[in-house]
Amino acid sequence: MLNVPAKPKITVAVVEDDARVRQHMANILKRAPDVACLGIFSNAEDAVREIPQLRPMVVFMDINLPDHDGVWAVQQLSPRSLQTQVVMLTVHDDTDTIFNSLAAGASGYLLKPIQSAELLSAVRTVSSGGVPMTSNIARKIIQSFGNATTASVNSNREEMACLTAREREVLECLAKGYLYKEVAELLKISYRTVHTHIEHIYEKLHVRSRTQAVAMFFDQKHS
Amino acid sequence: MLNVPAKPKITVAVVEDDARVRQHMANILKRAPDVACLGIFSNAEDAVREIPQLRPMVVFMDINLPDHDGVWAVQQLSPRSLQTQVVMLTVHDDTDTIFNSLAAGASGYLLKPIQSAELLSAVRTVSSGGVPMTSNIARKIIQSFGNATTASVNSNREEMACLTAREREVLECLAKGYLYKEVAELLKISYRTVHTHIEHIYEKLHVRSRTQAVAMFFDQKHS
DNA sequence: ACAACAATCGGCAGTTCTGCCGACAATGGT
DNA sequence: ACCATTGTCGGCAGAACTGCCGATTGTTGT
Repeated sequence: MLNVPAKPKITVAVVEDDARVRQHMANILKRAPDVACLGIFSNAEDAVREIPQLRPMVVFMDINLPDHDGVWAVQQLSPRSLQTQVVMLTVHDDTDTIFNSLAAGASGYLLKPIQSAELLSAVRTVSSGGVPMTSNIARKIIQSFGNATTASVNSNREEMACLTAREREVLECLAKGYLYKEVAELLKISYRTVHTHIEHIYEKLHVRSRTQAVAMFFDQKHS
Repeated sequence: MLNVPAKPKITVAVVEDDARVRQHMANILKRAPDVACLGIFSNAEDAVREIPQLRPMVVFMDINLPDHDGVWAVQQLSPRSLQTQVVMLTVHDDTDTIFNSLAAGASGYLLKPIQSAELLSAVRTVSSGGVPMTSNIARKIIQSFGNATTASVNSNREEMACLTAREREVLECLAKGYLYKEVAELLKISYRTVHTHIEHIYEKLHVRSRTQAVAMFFDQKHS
């Protein structure tokens, strides 16, 4: 991160069947000065055949592929190119899929749609030995772990705890299905203030929509 | 005063008994402009007593401490400082130690010797809700997890009787916070079809918004 | 054969939400 | 006195959602 001259670029490959997403990722990676995208594949067969020759440091692997499962592709790749780190990139956040991927040798797990900053952060994280994953994914893993023994402390409950009383009031209204303007009426504040509270709630809970926040609210309530 | 967003520094504390390592980490953290190191401790007792007052966002906790186990320290700390994330920092990579640390409430697990980039990356990762750990650690967790547990995710009550199977699928996606376009990708159908299913769901459940439908979904699920 | 339904698509207007730029007053702690 | 936090507001652009007008293809039951 400091003044290190002549830093070799991080080599990357992408396996993704959706042309739109593929193009999107290519654009993001192309703009990064410290990243070199060696190849982009739309199916698992091509990827498994070509990637060992390209030897990228990082592979982003979609799970929904037309010919094979992304997990299958990881299993094929891992033994062959030991220096490659694989980051799964998918919409599935169920525990089974996550665990199968990681057990197959994946080094990270991110949920689509992925933001450009998130993607580049993942590239650098994984190339420096880290494990990029969203907080929700990590929480699933840790929670599953904690279930067997003691109480898991780092859960939704803790994220809820950092909400202020007013923010919790707003979130409860959202959980009942009220519109912004209805929340405003109920709490005797302006539409704009509801708006601001919700912005803060999203930031603190690391979510990007009302329904994600409500889902987390219910998870916490019934856990 | 406002033109520079006055980004608050990430506050950090370190618990580490080896003086050399302690100094090394202090130097690294001191050089980071966005990090403020509030305290460095050489034993667990001091750390457990002082850290709740300092309220750092991140604590790096060694496991080999002279007076107590680092896991013990985490257990003491977690209930008291809810906003603090703990990253274990140790030479032990055996499954039991990792397991116990995470169960005690740790948010991450890194192996010594730690590089400066790695340390700073971990600070930022954990302060933004992530979970720093090396890929080897993550794999160990996954593997040992795979032994004990089998997934039991699908507990769908068959109420919501009026909804068709497809509509319930869509509703479950909504309950996880997906956007229309994400549901479309997940179910391999078009945006417009998702739209139509949701119209039917709203009509059958007598609601007028996504969040109301999701609230009803959760009510049914947990009743 | 026909009706009813389920599942899949399209367009379009209007509403709602989200993100980002700001602001100000009150409070409490250092 | 100063700073951080909280709660309260405004505007605006773009994204997402909702509602309503359609449609075709199958399946199921009568």
